[in-house]
Amino acid sequence: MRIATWNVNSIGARLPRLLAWLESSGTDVLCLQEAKCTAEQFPTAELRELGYEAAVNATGRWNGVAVLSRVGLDQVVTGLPGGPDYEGAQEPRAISATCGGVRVWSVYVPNGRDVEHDHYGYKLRWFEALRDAVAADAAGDLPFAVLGDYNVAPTDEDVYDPAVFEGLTHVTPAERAALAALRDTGLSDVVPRPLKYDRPYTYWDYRQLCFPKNRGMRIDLVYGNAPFASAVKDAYVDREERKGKGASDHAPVVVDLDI
DNA sequence: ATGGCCTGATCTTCAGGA
Repeated sequence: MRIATWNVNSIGARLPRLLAWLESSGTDVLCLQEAKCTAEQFPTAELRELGYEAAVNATGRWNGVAVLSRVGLDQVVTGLPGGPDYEGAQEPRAISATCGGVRVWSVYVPNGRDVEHDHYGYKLRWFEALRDAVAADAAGDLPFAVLGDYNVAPTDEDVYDPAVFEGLTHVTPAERAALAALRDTGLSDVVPRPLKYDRPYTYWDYRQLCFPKNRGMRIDLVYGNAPFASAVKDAYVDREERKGKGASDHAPVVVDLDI
């Protein structure tokens, strides 16, 4: 089974590339983030023509997540149970489903914006709720993984220059502790291969030639439990999808499972 | 081959992204 996670930065803007990539990559299950559309606007019909079912949690211009699958889509849970509100409402940042015997979550963790901003505390609370929500499945005997845009670089090796990120979100001890707490439920980081250069970055800013200069970050992660991790045959960042006109600023992370 | 931001709405300017 080929399973992937990809922050598409608007499914409307990305649809031609998304459809082409699903076909060319042979992906069976895609955890997608930043749909940036309403549920009604989600391209369910186009995806169905390619053979994919879709479970969608999307409410409009911001956020929005989905699980696409051509190997079954069952036991869908929309949203993060016990998740915190932001400005009085739950945001569409999580959805989970069972696809071909593997249970997956697609998550878009809050950005945090600035360590002084309310969004940063919201981000840490969101991680606590995620840990509590996945703990039982993480410790279970069935293959299980949380895939998505975590908006945290796990180590200094996961950013192109740690000095640039001093004092900024995505690298703080509290955010990295939140990742560690999540792993403590029984999950491990499935680190992908880079297809070029030495680090498996998954995000490069659109600005300042960051991609050609490989000024990237590894913030799109696959955290799998033991049955999932032991089934991993290969994992890589498909940086080809970051190239050219109409690319997302994130590349897909692809995992091949012996399932 | 990889190119000095992109996206959608509040729409000609802005918030948010990270």
